[in-house]
Amino acid sequence: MLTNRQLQILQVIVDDFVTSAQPVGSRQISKKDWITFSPATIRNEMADLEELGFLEKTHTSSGRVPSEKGYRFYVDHLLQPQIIQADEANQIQSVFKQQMIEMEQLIRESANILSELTTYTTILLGPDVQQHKVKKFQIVPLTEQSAVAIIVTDNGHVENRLLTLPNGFSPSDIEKMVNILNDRLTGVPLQELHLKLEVEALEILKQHVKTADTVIQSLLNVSTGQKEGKIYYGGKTNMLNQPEFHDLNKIRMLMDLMDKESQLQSLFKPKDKGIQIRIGSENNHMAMENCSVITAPFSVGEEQYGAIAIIGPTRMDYKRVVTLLDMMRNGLSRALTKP
Amino acid sequence: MLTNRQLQILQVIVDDFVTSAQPVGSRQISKKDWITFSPATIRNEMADLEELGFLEKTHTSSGRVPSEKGYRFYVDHLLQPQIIQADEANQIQSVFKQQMIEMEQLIRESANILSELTTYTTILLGPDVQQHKVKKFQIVPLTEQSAVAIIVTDNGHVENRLLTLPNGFSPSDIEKMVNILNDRLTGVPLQELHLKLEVEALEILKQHVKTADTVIQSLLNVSTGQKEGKIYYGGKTNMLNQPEFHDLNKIRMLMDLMDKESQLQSLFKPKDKGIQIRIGSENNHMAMENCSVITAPFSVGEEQYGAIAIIGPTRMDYKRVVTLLDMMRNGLSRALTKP
DNA sequence: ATTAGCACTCCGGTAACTCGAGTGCTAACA
DNA sequence: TGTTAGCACTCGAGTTACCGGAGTGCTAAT
Repeated sequence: MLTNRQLQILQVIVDDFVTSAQPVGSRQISKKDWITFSPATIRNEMADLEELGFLEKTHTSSGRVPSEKGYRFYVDHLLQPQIIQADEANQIQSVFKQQMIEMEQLIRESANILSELTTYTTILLGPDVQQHKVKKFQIVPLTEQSAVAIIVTDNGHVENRLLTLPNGFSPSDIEKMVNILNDRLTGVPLQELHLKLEVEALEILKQHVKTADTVIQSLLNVSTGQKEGKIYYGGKTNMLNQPEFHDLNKIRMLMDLMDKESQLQSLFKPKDKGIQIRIGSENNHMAMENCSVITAPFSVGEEQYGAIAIIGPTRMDYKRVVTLLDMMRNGLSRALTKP
Repeated sequence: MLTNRQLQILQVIVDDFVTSAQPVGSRQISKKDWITFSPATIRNEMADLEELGFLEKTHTSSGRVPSEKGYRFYVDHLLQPQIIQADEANQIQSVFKQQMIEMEQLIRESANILSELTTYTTILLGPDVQQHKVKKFQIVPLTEQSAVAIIVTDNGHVENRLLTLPNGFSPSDIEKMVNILNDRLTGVPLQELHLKLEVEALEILKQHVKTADTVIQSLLNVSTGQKEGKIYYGGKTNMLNQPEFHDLNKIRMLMDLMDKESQLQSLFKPKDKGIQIRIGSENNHMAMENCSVITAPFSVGEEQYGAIAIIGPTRMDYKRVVTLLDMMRNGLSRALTKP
């Protein structure tokens, strides 16, 4: 177990390194006026902390830097929420005060403000569309051979896909088809749509509309389109300001990662209802070396809806980010639940 | 006017610099076996070319580098289309061969292949939605107070927006409203929708549905949503490989630029039907220093539809990019016109 | 148990030097 | 007169040597 003095020292080191990005030495620590013991003592303690794996040296005669284990201990035991400036809190609240109907807009602005306040990059995972249920199904013919299929979900999300119609597919055929589909599919979650279409609807449709199966084939793609929630970014270039990202390869890896939406989902989707912090290698991803991710889910009513994630260097201002993130997440949950 | 020899030299310099990224000296030029004159002669000619503004030196005793004017002259007079490897041509064709209905998918793949083949970054401007005409208008109620408004355009594009309904707005009200709107708005291009809604439809609606104006107010946003065509990227990180982008500030400016969709539109939208090359400062944008953009519009039927743009360093392999771009644009035009 | 003192290490910056590639000029040449 | 060989000169990039500062670890004194 760590002594009280060791805790103090670890805390100072993390707090200091977070703001300065420079290895912190014993002298510097002893300067803090609530530190009563001498540099030499501190050096001894630091040697112990290093042996325990909480600290690291960049080279033999440098100051100390927190290790991943050090950060982990810090966030688990030493993290005390920061008081957020009133004007910053207001900035967050202002997003929710403006009477906006459009969820997309709201989410975009949230992401931007958050990345502005934190100086890190925000990733906002939109709702998982797959869990929405079909509210209404529709086909709008465009020409003789083409039409648009539209699915409206109970949450107001709209999916659409182009269809090619077989020759001689009449408007009345469409009408029949739409009726059957609405009858059969209303209330079905999108993730089961594919199955339902293929297994149930197809049979019935064939009985009523002869060439229905070609249309259904095209239609099947509708359900396979957007696999998971949409992703919004804020402050993509913010990380370029962090000294740990002054390396081209690093930048490339991160940018590539951010373009691969599928990867992001698994990486940033939170596992439970609380705020989660993943430090460096805990992310299980090459590109996330020296990076930490803090995720916070938000919800609409009872359902989990989406998540905000902040990605920055492991040397991140955890206390600040956690508090900001929590404010934002509460705001979002409330704003989205109300209407 | 430039002598034949000067033309030869300019051409060699551009071609060489494009591949090596190194200033090219007289000795190096004289090594080409179709160059018959000596380094000394070449030095003289280069001095002249520099005086004329086609070449530059990076420092007093370095080889020469093409100036913007040099590139401009090169693309205007010295550019001869390159023969593209059969397998590369096939790669492009393969995108169009697969029987894909989905335009979005097609565009995405095009962008990716193009950036892979060129090693530069591809930007694909989707169709300008504002010119589409309303085909069908619909409102799907979700709850007592909310509904989704959907507009399908003649090209199969779907716009949608959430609405809040005033208290006591009945299904029959919705039906009336939809009928009126379909009656009035079908065939109206999206860009005029706002106006038509406000001026014409509002009056008539108020006569039939008492609380229509609140709904219309929300509805007005539908038309102001997506201002212009969607943007697709390919090979965003490709430019990090180019030595001229080994500078953090440069990278940041470019990334910021790419995130500002509105800026992109004006920057990359081609002015006429042909392929256009804009070199460095011709782009009128800070971030585009040392960058060239080649744009090629593609069309569906007679209408101009969208555009492909390739962005790379001024030291770009123009002849290759132009040929590839032309192939891709023809392919796209054809693929999109057919169905 | 704590701390002052001291020798030692390592990084970062700077100055001096070298090497190679390239130029511009002059004079010789066809 | 246009072309070329020769040569002195310039500049950048890379290498080495050096210095100062910040920091450590250890020992001995408190």
